[in-house]
Amino acid sequence: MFVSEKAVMFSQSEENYIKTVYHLSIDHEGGISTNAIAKALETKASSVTDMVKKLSEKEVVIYKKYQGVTLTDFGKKVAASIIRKHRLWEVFLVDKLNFSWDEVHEVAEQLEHIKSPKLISELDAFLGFPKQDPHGDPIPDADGNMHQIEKKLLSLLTIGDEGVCVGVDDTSSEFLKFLDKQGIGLGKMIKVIEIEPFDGSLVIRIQDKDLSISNKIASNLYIQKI
Amino acid sequence: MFVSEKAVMFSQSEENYIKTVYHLSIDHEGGISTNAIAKALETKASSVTDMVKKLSEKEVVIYKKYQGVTLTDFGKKVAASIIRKHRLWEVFLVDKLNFSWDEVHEVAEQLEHIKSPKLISELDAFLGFPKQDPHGDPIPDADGNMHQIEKKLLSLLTIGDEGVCVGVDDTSSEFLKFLDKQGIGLGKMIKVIEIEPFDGSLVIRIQDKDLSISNKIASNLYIQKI
DNA sequence: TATAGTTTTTAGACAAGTCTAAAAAATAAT
DNA sequence: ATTATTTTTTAGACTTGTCTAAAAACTATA
Repeated sequence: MFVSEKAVMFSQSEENYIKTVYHLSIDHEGGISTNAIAKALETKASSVTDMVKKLSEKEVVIYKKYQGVTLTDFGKKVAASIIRKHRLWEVFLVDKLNFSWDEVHEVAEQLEHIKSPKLISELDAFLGFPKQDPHGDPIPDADGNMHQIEKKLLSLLTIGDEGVCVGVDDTSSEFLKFLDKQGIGLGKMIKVIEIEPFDGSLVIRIQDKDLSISNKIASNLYIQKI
Repeated sequence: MFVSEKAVMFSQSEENYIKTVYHLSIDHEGGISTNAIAKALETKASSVTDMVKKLSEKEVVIYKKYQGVTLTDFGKKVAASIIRKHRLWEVFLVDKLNFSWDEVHEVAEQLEHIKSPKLISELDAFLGFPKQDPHGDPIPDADGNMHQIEKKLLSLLTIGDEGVCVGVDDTSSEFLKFLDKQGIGLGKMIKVIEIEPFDGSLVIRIQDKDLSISNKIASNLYIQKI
């Protein structure tokens, strides 16, 4: 039987574009604008146009002038495999090498581009087939499938709601360090005690202590309600 | 006090050149020719000339036209740090991810370029501060020092000599697979039983069995005499 | 020591990826 | 519906690293 699994190789730069389009496509209907990609990658829109044309020829994205880009099914698979690598490496860094969750991103950005199927499948096994990365994000399996768990932004809950913290939206070092300082982290039980209508800030109970957090903080924390 | 530790960054390509010059400098007096570097890197001499000029400006090598290149002390430190990374990753792949010693090189070639001091120091600790890589080559410490153990090529021993196999010179997959097939590997006791004057082949005793190997094989195996 | 052969360098070109500046298209405002 | 504004694309240039072909420099030979 002739299997036409494309054995195309992508440069680091191409992989970064593919990954970015994938991330921008979540919670976004329709094509992603070149400007949005440029902003995310801290590059210029003209560079994006060039790259997007190339990726379009490689059948990774669908691109019509002035209409933004969307990933093809093939492109989604490629993106998932990059994200899988990124998140597995993050688990490795935290679980095995004593990195804290705010230190892993930069290194994982490099490690995700290493080409070796055996490396990734063995790493997966070595780590015990983890299902989430250190920020609570799901790790795609070898086929690119990932099961997003049921979760809600803390800022969308109402008084009395309770649940366990299962993820963060912002993964910047500043935000994660702030969470560490406040004792907020994955697996912690959180209950909404009070919501201030004026600024949307809220008082939450975590480990028997009440804590006031801004709406911005709350809208970067994911809770799995119980 | 003003410390002038150069915080220069090198591209993957530059790192590959530096590493190659280092390897070619072992057992070689004087400058390394651009041709030799070109051969080792499977590139063209003209490309080497260009790169060598650049590395010379960065004070990594000393280069005078038509006279080959030598690493500066700084260049040697850079080379040692790349080799340290390469060999630590090889240990990781074999000890933790079930790679065999003939599979590690290609992946380590990629991993050695990852930039993160913390990653390497933590990896070193995680692996238990190994002193040799899976082929018996020494792993430089964080300062670039490495202690080569006392060893001799098997082909240079005489009848009756005995010792433990501590390294291989050729690390190609073909050679290493051959060794696996013959039951030859690091840590194995080897005794020279017979030497055939005609072709330099020799009969060795390993694990109570006698084995005939060619001179070429013997000149790629390092023995630590007892 | 002049010449033949080899090695090394130079000169110019190319591909990938990026940028700036200007043109073209789409969107918004009057 | 026409102008104004913003977004996107094009055109041309630059950088890094590579190549080919030709020139220059070394080395060996007669």
